[in-house]
Amino acid sequence: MSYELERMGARHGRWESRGTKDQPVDKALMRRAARLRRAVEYHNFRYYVLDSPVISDAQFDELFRELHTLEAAHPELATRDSPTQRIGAQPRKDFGVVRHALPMGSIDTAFAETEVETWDRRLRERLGVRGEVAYTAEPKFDGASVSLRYEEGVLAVAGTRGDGSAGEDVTANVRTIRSVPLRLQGRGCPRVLEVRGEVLIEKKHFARLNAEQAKHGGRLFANARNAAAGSLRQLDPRITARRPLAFFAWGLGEVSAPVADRYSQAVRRLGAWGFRTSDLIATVKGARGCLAYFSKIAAKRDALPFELDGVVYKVDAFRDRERLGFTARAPRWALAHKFAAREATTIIEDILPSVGRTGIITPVAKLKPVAVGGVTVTHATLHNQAEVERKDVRIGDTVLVRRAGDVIPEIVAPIKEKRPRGAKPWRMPAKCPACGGTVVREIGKAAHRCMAGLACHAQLERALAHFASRRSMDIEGFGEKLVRQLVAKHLVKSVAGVYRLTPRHLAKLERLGEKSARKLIARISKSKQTTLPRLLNALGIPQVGEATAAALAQHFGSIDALAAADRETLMQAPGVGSAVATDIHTFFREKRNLGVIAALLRAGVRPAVARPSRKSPVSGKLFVLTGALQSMTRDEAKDRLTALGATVSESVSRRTDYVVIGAAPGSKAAKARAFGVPALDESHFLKLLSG
DNA sequence: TGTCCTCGAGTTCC
DNA sequence: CTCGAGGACA
Repeated sequence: MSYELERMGARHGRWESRGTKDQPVDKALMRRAARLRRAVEYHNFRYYVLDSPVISDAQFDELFRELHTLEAAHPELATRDSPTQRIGAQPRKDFGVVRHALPMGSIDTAFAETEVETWDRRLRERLGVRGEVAYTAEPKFDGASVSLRYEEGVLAVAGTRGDGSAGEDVTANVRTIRSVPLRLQGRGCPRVLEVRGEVLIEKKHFARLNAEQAKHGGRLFANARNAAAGSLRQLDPRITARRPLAFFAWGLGEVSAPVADRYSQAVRRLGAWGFRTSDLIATVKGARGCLAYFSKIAAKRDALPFELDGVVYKVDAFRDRERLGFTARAPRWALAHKFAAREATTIIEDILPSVGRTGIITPVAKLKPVAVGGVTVTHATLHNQAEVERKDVRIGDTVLVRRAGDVIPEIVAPIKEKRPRGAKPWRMPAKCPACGGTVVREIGKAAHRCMAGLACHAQLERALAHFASRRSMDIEGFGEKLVRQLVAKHLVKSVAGVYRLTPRHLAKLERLGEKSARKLIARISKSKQTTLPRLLNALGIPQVGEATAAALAQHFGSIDALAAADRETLMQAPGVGSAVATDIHTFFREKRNLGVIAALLRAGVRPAVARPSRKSPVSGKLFVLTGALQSMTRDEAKDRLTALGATVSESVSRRTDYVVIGAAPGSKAAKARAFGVPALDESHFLKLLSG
């Protein structure tokens, strides 16, 4: 059954004002209205709090409509806590202020296990207990905290956390959240009851919300938390009503009478009164229990429907909480144990144009170092000028940073409120930042490009590094540092120059002794025994990468045949269309390029055509690799597969035959599942390799 | 002509 | 991993 919040929200769109005139009311009608109210409320609760409806959507619709019709005909029957009244208020100009009777403070944060142990030890000392303290452990939802005040069992006021002592009055918006009871169920609730909890958006609803925002040209939310907080701060509650918000209770504020002796009991009572509480709340013993809980939740984190930023430990017994009291900042009886942040804010110190091997200039943001997902991030790509404009990021901006797929740093969005005055939009420089050459943006293209070619030292450096790289000529030790020196000292002017290097040349370089120089020369020499696909990839023909190089090698068999081919012939090769054919053709008409190739061959570069070694069950199959393998690197796996006549691709599609899943797989594993592509673990993969 | 799929190119950090 | 763009195909 689907979780159709929007559809239900739309049903509530009409609002009837309530009659004020006192008039005799038909007792039977009154009873009927009360019964309907209870029924609608109950089914709302089954649906939004328990997530286990007992009637169909259509049946619910019928109940709701009957109540609505009845109240419309007899306005005096409609009560303030009626489920028809969730969306009542008109848009307003601003929010009122809510003072919190008990402050909504923050809690102390720990990242390391030792911090949790220290907290537990101090706490035991203060309480003077020998054994282990009973804690509750619960997920720390990443949403917006609110406090709901119930008077005589009816929702009276809802406020955001604000500065802790006072927040904004968001009552009208909170009333639209279906998992917030407008009237408490059962009996025995105190006259005044403040419930604290988190307003959230489920991950999948967030994705859909953003997709819809994009479709209607609305602005996108950076993450589920921002979407929840933003939805809560809508001036028009009708908009909030359409947002898929949920509420989870996790604590109490002011209460006119004690609710329980222990927090774990209080949580159960909150559930009985109609609140949604996390089903992951557990009681644990001591620091040991806390840490075990932490690992369990951390392992489940991605599979959970809501975003978490950690877990919270709380002393279970309220009496002990009182004895522990508060520090200046936070209660001593609670601790937030956070996961390494996946998102963080930092400042763009500069936007640097970086020149690639083809001359494409990419803006890269230099960031004030910040910890994200367990590493310190200092740079993030902005891809191109258009992307900089779309995201509207400027030097000096405070930005939200995340690690895409938990790996590559990505700038999500600027926080415009924090933009320094006078920050101007960034523009691509008109001259190449490396060589001063002309920068051109071709019509209809996204990229800017330095036109100087290999005369541009940045391009020459990158071209050499690419030539020597593992999947090209594979010259170990021929790295960035070395390349930069070789270019700066004019020792190498083209990729062919690599094979003209002598020990005497290398002696001119810094930090390279005689012994390592000899080693390097030997490695360079060894790289001459290569394969045609590698050589073609190494040359850096525009639009020819690893896959196309392999296809061309297969199809033409030799570099001479390829160089002699006209456009028509080139287009016969798989994956080569008119654009790629033109680029290849142009490359081989260029005198300089032919000179480089001739020089390479003269120097003794011998490209062999790799041929599938033997019949294998994997030949002709399309593989995708993800995660780390134990017995070999991914590159080795790729080589072995290709040698057996299989194709290895980077992205999963319906055509993929097998996905090999190693340790810590990325998003490809999930995609493979979605497409129903068979997954192989390492042992099965090895079996397949060995036939 | 539009859509889906692939590839190329650039980028980050350990 | 992301974006852009070319290729294949309907």
